[in-house]
Amino acid sequence: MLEKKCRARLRLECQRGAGRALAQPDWYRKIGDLGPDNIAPAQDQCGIGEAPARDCSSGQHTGIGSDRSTAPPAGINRLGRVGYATLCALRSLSHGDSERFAKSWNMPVLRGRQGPRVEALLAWYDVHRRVLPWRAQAGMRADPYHVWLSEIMLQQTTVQAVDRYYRTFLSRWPTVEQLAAASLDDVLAAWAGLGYYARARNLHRTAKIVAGQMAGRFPETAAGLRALPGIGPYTAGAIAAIAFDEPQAAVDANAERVIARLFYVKTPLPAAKAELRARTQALVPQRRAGDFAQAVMDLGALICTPKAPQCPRCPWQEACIGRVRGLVETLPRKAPKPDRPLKRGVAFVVVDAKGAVLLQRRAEKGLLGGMMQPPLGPWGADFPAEYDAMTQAPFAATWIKRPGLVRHQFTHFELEIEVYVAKLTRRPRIQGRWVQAHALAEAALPTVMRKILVHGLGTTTFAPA
DNA sequence: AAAACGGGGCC
DNA sequence: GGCCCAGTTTT
Repeated sequence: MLEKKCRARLRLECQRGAGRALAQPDWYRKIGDLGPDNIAPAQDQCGIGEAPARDCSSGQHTGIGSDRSTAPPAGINRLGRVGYATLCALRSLSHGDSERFAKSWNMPVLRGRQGPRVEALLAWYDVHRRVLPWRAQAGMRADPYHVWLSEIMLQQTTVQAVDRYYRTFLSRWPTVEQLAAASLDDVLAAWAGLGYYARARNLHRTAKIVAGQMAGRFPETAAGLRALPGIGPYTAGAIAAIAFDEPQAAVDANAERVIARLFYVKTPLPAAKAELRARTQALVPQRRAGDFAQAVMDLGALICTPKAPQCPRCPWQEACIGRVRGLVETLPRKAPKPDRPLKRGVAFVVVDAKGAVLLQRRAEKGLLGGMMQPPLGPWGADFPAEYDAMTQAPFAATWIKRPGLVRHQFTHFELEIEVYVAKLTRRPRIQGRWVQAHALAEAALPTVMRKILVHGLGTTTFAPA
């Protein structure tokens, strides 16, 4: 019934299609006046690993393509290659119809297989892979130390942001033994500005473990890697696959997006993580597992982007159910994030007669753990709009308030800091380190603390690390 | 299961 | 201003 109507519409579109340039979702919806949910569930056509599309009709055919024109409708060209698999995925056509449809316009007729072809992705990767400083040459395995260092830095961090830090670290500590021999403070200072400072502390801990207890060799399995500080399920899989070619999935945000679209996974993140991981793992080839992991990431970074993905260039376009339904850009769905409260506090920039600045070390655990800061009152959401900042001062002095505020956004709250400055002729007895202005660039100062110092000193002579 | 944990780029 | 990013650890 619906199906008959559907075919009729398709034929109609085929006949008049040459003059139209329909966008992908419109075209498909038009075929049968079908909303996305009137098309069969993705699991039916694209189960993990196999499951060819069901023959959706055994009735007589309507002769699609018998009245073909020489070129497919413009709207179809815009989809890239539309083949048998895609048409069957709609399930509004019988095998016979869709195959004739494909042949009539010299489209590829793909028999039997509905799922994504790993070989197609790897072939795409061989041509389009990104050149990144931590990657080995094509066909080579990367150094496990390089892979590990880059993967820790890349946690929740963009490739662009990591690039400079990775080069600095590798240049300064070329081996895991040398990193292990470094002081934690030096590592934190080199990490300053990259964020998530627990990563730097775990990096140092793991370097010491690998250098001290494992003869400088990283575990070669995901299970072994998982036991090291700072290595979770993603990073364990990524290192095992990329450095050792163990058939492990590396499910990062790129993979989650690609797989959610490919299999039309509607469950919002993070609830969908288990399913996405299982679907990804089911695709991992026995050979070239590392290339597969990186290929999925490159696909997510270059083609299957969060916004405006370039589906016609995608090696998996035929199999992608999200694309068939015209809902690629709506995936993956994500649970709403709670809004961030505003917190306030006061900072005190102290300068001695020689221009040195007083810095104190934050607690090892918690926010910005182990990093340096000027004396800083507690910050909280409950600070009244008017309060006496002087009650927060570390010692009595002539505190001059700087005009304006320092604002900073953290993941889970927003911060407004008032800044007071005191220039002293004599250093008070107080815990902390006096750092010359020219040495601030090398200090373990997170970005928000650099903002405070710039605001307080009225100078930017020290650049963020 | 949910919260904590940074920062910068891009639209 | 909102969204996103080669996630992990703690509660």
